[in-house]
Amino acid sequence: MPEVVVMRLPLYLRALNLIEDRVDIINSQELGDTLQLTPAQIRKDLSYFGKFGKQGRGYNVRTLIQELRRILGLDREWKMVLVGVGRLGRAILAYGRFPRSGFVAVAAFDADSGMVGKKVAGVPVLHVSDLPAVVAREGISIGIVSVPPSHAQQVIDDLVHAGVKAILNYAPVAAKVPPGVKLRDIDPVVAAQSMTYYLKQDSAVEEFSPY
Amino acid sequence: MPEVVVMRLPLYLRALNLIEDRVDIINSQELGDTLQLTPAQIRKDLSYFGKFGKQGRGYNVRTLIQELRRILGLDREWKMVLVGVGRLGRAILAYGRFPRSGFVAVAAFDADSGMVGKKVAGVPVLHVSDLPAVVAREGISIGIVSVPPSHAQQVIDDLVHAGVKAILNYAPVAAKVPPGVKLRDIDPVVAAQSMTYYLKQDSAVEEFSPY
DNA sequence: TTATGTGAAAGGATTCACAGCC
DNA sequence: GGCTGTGAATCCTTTCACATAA
Repeated sequence: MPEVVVMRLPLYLRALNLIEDRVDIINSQELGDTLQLTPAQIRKDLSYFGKFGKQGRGYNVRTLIQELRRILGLDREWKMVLVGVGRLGRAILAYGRFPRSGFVAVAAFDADSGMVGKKVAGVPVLHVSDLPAVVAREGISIGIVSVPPSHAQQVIDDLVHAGVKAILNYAPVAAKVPPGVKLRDIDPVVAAQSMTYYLKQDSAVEEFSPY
Repeated sequence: MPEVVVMRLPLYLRALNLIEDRVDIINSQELGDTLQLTPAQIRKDLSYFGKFGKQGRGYNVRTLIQELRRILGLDREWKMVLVGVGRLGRAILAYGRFPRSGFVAVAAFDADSGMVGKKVAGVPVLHVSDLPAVVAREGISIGIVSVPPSHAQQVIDDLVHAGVKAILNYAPVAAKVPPGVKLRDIDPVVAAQSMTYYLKQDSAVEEFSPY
């Protein structure tokens, strides 16, 4: 299964959720319009997983949502741990969309600071030395990393060693994980830096210069 | 110029910055190891923009950093505005890596709330009605969107109309921008949802099942 | 008639492999 | 000898276009 396809499915789901109570049926043309993708791509993507549409009609929005949730494994709750309860970590714990999407942080960890023993957004903050035990006991497979760059790889190694199989990395480093462990980086600075390329001087000159 | 290439350059830059004061020369093999990319890809990517290496040696780290900064338009400061000074917006304004990377928020905007007139992380919060004037006066080309999904497209339209050419969108919507305007989405929930696909049941079964 | 699902074709991106230079 | 820069080859992704079904 191509990974690019898997990465688009959450976008389909997000778009469908937003229209669920206004639209019953949608076709690949209309969904493509909202997502800025071609209808063919949407049909091809979905066809990897089954036949969810009706010819001459389109896709039932409610049904397609259910199917996508099932395919993505979102028809259950996922427990997460977060490591690094600095300003960024606290903001992530307070970010309401995770719990609303079925991702529940059950514990947060920090190396020391006055944070240990407190609660942030209802999540208890423990010392990192407790990480392996908690991950094992609670059967946790997702970790969020929000520690300084200098500590990120070590923390990721610790998470992997404890049994975590998916890592959402907010630290601005190119981390290494073994095969079988998934990693997604969140770096808004990198995102911004990939746009300035098109902004430097007049973008029209950059893009359409005949020289 | 392939967009995937442009999107990798900030990753090269980030990795090089981290080793700058420990390493003078790096070759494509070593840089590939740290970034989990093939040496050929790194050489090919760089070759789109010029010849920065020395045969038999590799790349001078300091020089390559300078070249990448120049290519990406990062050899200057970029002014930004942020729209949506809720909890997420305030966290973004407080995120220290933007200013440290040359991205300076000069103003933030909100629709009403008690925020207007205050400062967040040193950034004045103004009413959204002032947005066009500020963007024009300050010559701002980058906007950050952290409003609720229901208002995101309208805010993005307003930013584009005001003259912004690049948008970092934290709202969980598939926004539309006209040609010539760049858009990057930051959605950690989408990132997490694209990992659960590999977690559901035993990932080994998913990936290596012979049936 | 309309829109899906899908092989086939086209288009892009990555990797290979080696000439050329340090 | 070692590593870059780069055409050629391979691999992967997207789009086309149409048979098929509602």
